[in-house]
Amino acid sequence: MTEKPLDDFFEKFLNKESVFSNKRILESKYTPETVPHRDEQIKQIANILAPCLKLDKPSNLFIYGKTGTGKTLSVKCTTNKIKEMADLRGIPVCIIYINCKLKRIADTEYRLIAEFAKNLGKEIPATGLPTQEVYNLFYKELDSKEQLVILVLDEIDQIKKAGNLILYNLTRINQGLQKSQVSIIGISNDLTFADNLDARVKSSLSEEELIFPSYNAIQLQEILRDRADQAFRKESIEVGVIEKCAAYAAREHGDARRALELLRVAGDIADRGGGNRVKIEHIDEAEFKIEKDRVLDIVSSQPKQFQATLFSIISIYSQRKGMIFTGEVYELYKGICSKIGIIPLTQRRLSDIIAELDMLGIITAKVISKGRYGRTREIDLAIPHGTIGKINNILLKALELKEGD
DNA sequence: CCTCCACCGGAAAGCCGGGTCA
DNA sequence: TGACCCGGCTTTCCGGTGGAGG
Repeated sequence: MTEKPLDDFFEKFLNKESVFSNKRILESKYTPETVPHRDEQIKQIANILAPCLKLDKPSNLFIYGKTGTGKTLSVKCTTNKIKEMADLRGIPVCIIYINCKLKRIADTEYRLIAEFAKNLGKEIPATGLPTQEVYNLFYKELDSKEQLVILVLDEIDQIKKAGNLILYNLTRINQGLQKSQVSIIGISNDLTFADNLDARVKSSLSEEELIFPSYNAIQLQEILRDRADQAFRKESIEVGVIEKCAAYAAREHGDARRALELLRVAGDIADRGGGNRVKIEHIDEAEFKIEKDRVLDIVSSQPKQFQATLFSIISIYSQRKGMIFTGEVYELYKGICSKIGIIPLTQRRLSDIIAELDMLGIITAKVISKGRYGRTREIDLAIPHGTIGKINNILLKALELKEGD
């Protein structure tokens, strides 16, 4: 055992220059000073919210736009500024930002309201109380002093059922308050979100509406270049890399977050490969890696029943090509359950699991009719081919199965 | 044109594990 | 301690249905 090779390795590692000069700039939690191509939207948000500096209640605002179009960033930018101004002048404005997507934090009625109260400085037990009681505590805390509260509900479409009820309660909140006033800003990725909303909720929630259009490839390029200039060392990006990154992201719907992630991962790959420049091929690799990591992550964190279901699907898939239907998946799944000693779920439930796997983007499941031969889901794997083997291994291990079914 | 398959998918209810409160 | 609450997962029940084949 000689230590030389390791010494060399670390030596090299230390001497080698990274393509990054400041990688943090590309990370998703980084909040830039300005939001390019969103001046118009920011101005409008500012316009709508401005009255709060005079302690007048601003209109409720609803913002639509697909992922990575700068909604959250723009709102945060504006509200931060307002908060700053208000604090400077001693105006009692309170801004509460909550992301409704956070699992186990703010994705149900109880938890959301509890989270609001917590932000106002009132701790509420994570469970146990009647929901009405949580509301009462929240209202009381809210009305304990004169103030103007702006509730920002990000990814509002993620609230599990009863979303209607929550929003209904929130929109009429002002009626029960003596001292304080509340405005709501809702942010949604889903452009159809308001369609299935109670008419009363809809009209009061969207007193003002704002739509964030997707970025096009040119705009994405500018955004990327702007950040890349700060994040990478000079001359460490080959010509065409930015363009390709932007093109990839624009191909979907102009998701800037995705584009930045792509660039960052490509930089990592370049670093690891020992080169000192980010090349165009690195973008392809990065795309593959991101997708692979995502799928691997999901698959290994899924409950056993999901894994068994997916395993059944992959087994059928690898035995023969062609369409896979719910019925046959269920048959195989039952066999697997008895083999690994878990109690099989009903077909009704399995049907839901298949639908959920579809939502996760691991499979595609489309309801079709085979005429005389009934209605069912047509299932197909949606994972990159190169990773199927690896996923199968993960599943085998997770289910404690031996090779060969 | 009608039938009838093999499921889909909504509704309701049960169970369980997390918790509070008096 | 027992009554009660929430939320996630699951079962039970059951009406609904697109379209190939008769």
